[in-house]
Amino acid sequence: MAEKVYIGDIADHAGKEVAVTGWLYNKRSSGKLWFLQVRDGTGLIQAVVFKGSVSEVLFQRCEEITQESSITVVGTVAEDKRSAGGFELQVTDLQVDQVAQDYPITPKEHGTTFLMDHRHLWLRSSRQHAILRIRHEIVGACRDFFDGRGFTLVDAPVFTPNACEGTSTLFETEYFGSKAYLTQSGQLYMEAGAMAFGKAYCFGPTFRAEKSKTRRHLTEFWMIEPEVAYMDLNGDMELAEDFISYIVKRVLDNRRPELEKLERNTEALAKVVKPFPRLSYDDAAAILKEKEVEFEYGSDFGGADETVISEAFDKPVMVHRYPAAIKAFYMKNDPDDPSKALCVDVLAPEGYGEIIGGGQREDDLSVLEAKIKEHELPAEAFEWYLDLRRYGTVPHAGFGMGIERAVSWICGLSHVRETIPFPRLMHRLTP
RNA sequence: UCCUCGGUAGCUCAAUCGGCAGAGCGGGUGGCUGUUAACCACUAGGUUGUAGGUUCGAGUCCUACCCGAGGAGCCA
Repeated sequence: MAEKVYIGDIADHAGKEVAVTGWLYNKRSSGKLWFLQVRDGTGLIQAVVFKGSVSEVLFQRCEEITQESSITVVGTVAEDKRSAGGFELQVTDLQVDQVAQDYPITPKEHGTTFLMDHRHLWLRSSRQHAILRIRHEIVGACRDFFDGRGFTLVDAPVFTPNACEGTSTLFETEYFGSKAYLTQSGQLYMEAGAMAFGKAYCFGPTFRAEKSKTRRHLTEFWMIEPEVAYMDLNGDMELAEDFISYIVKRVLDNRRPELEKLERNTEALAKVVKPFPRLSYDDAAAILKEKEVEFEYGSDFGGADETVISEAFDKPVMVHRYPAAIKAFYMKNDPDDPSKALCVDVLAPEGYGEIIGGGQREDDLSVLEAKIKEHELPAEAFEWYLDLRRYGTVPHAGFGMGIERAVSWICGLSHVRETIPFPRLMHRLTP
């Protein structure tokens, strides 16, 4: 009985007879020969069937198997330059586990809508493998980074009773006779985590009911949110640049083949090392003025503005101290200029835009109470949050990074929809 | 919600001035002993998004609607 092996480990079995279980990716024939491309999730290998060296029945079987049929192939592992990957399987036996019927995704081109309708099958193709393996690497790197720095994972709830930053973008749901909302940020809960553990982070899905139809938006996306007690805005920016440098390096170190598959320019990624340029909002506005971009001082930067700012550098750019008026109620105002907030956005290079938003939080009880009133938020909903200022308040800061935007940038994709296994978009809830 | 573009075979697309709806892939049949999205020959496959209108004649022009994509606003 031949040993069952994974294609990813095939090089360790050269010269031996092994069994590979998987699916037929593609096949070609040449009269007395069949070339079967077999995939098993760990890789792709060409299995060669010579008419002369197998039974008539077995050779006939090759004729019958269709794309994505499940098969078990037994054969000898042989090094061969003519085969992509350097190795091929010289088949001695072939078992058909199921003949797949009319697989919809053919080796030729398809449109995005069609592929998204078949997302559950699209995941089988090599490009999607590369993207999702890089996502996997990034998620692992995020966890390792914070775990390695003594952070405690404190997961935030998905059901929340109140809005974090207003109610317009929340998904509402019925909750035993009252209303609940799907979380749009774990931040307020992470502030509780930071007051309990000093350094805390959460990582989970968040939901935004924004009617945004762009290459940067999902209605459900994953966010990692660290929060640190006794840390100010400068510390926050240092943490952000260390963090991004780390995850980019991890992908460069461990996922070269996947980046190559995606034809990603790795030289651009190799430049992502700290320190990152730091610009105040005023500095950034000055760049826009210099480049003669139409921009109203005091308002937020649009996507096109962010691209102009980030194109001036070849690393992620940290833009800090936005006007307080356009930022959330929990942001602390700059003591040196109270019209500005102690916040930071990290803009990814190459036009990918904002991947991180964060800042130092307001730690003074009375100021925070005044801000809640100013923003016309329901005070009673924030009573627990105000407790964090009543019982041992300290300066603290944190940020949130959208995983899909980071993956999209690092992979060099044109749309975030391929960075998550089953994307949820304004016009897509299936599969 | 607004702006722009699109909807033709299972899939990706073509169809000139309004004049016979076509190709590649996939399916089927046959061929080929080293293919790399193999190739060659043959073959089946259509209510041109929906409903109206103009016209001798509409995939093509007009009106309304439906669906989708990109972008704006908003955001990670």
